Amino acid sequence: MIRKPTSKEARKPNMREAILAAAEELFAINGFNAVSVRDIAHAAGANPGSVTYHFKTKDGLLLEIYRRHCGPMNLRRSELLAAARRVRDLQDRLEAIVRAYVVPAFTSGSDLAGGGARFTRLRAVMSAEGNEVARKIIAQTFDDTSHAFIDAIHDSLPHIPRTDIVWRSHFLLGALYYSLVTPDRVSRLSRGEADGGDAASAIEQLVQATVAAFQAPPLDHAAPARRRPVVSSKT
Amino acid sequence: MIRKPTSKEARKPNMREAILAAAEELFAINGFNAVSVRDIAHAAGANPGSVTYHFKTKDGLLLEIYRRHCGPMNLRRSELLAAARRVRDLQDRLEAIVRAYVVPAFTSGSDLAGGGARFTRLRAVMSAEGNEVARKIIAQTFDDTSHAFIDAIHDSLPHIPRTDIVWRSHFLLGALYYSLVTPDRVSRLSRGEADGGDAASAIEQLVQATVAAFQAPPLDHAAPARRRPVVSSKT
DNA sequence: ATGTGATTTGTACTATCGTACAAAAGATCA
DNA sequence: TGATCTTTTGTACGATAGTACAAATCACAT
Repeated sequence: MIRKPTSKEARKPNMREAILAAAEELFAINGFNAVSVRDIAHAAGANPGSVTYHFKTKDGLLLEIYRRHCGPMNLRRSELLAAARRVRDLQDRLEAIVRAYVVPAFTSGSDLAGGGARFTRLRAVMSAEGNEVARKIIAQTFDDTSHAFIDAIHDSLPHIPRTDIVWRSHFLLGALYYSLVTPDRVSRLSRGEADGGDAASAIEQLVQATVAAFQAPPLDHAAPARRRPVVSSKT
Repeated sequence: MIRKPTSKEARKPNMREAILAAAEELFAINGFNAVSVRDIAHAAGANPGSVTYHFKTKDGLLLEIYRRHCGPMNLRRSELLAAARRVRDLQDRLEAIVRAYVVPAFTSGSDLAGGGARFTRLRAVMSAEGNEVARKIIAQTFDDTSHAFIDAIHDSLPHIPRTDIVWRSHFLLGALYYSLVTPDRVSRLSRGEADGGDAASAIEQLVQATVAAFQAPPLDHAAPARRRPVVSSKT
């Protein structure tokens, strides 16, 4: 049976959502271990016991955050990837593919407020902390998508070995993560000329740089053809 | 007065060093907050109280790890950068500069065993966790070096705006960090064809990709000259 | 050998952690 | 209204955290 959604969803403060939002925010900034259940409850204006009631454990809370975002974000990526694959021009297609990977990570990957940037930052931090809950759910949720992107890129760059493409897409994710983790560093190093927190700039810069990286000549593992500049490594 | 170093340094178990090494290892893998002083002491075969004796606090221990590595690593980077700057050919010089930035992060940045990769991974994790102690010492230790590298790259790529170079070197560091944090992901996504843990591969791949990224055409902030492929963002 | 300073050990203290659980409060419908 | 289910609150418990500190031990010059 379907009750009128307005009177139910709108009126209630919906503590569950508030807790999720607060946890997401705090985890994304400080990491999983540095944030206590009490911190989260306080930030959400809830009682510590309420967190246990809704999510049973702290791990369960993190798990629910992932469940909330992974689906929509993956879906959006798939849609954008499918559209990108239909681009005729090979150069344009590559850029469209990269964009399809990057954009959902910055903009809202779901209908939740604040957008996907926070969740992507959360993923970056969890990955750095080696969080087990995150590791498991990520591997089983994003690896398919990652393979799809790698395949698509490989299709538009047939002369580049798959191995190289894997490395370069790995670098892309690392750059993406780091841009969300310490945007202030960009502002600082550019002496205020660039705003590291500006998502639009980050996306454009990242796409431009990454497309060029993908197009770099392949590494010939057998015989290094090009003379390599030698730098003294004496101490 | 100088006592014979063999009888003094070699014979003693040197708990202080063991604690430092254990802490570095554990922090780099699990993050700062997830590792307890007792964990460190146990891994080093020491008593928890001994950690307090040598480093006063847990923060002090982390600080000492940074102090131990930052100097040598910065020095080595400066040397390599100076050598790279003397490379005549502009293309080769750019590659040498990037290499001067990347290599010390992977190989031993100091004379300590295990090499700088562990310390670089530690930095990556601390950065993700937003660790205050690390943030402070990093900003005051590495920003000068970072600026020097940015300037050097700018010199060899005069037609690229400094802002773009800052972004791209930021991406470089992010890719570098991520390669050290989750090397297994490379192995997994390449279906075993690449070994993400192999430092030599990582360095070559990273250098090659990054050089290409730096050489990408600049982003014209005023008027986007090139037609940009549009991808439907309908849901 | 012995005294002295450096180091290691063992233990204890307080704070805070995740979580459990009973009671209170609120919502829903006959 | 009263019964029933859901949600929130308050409190408590055991575990573990960082750190302090006195006692024990070690290294070594005299």
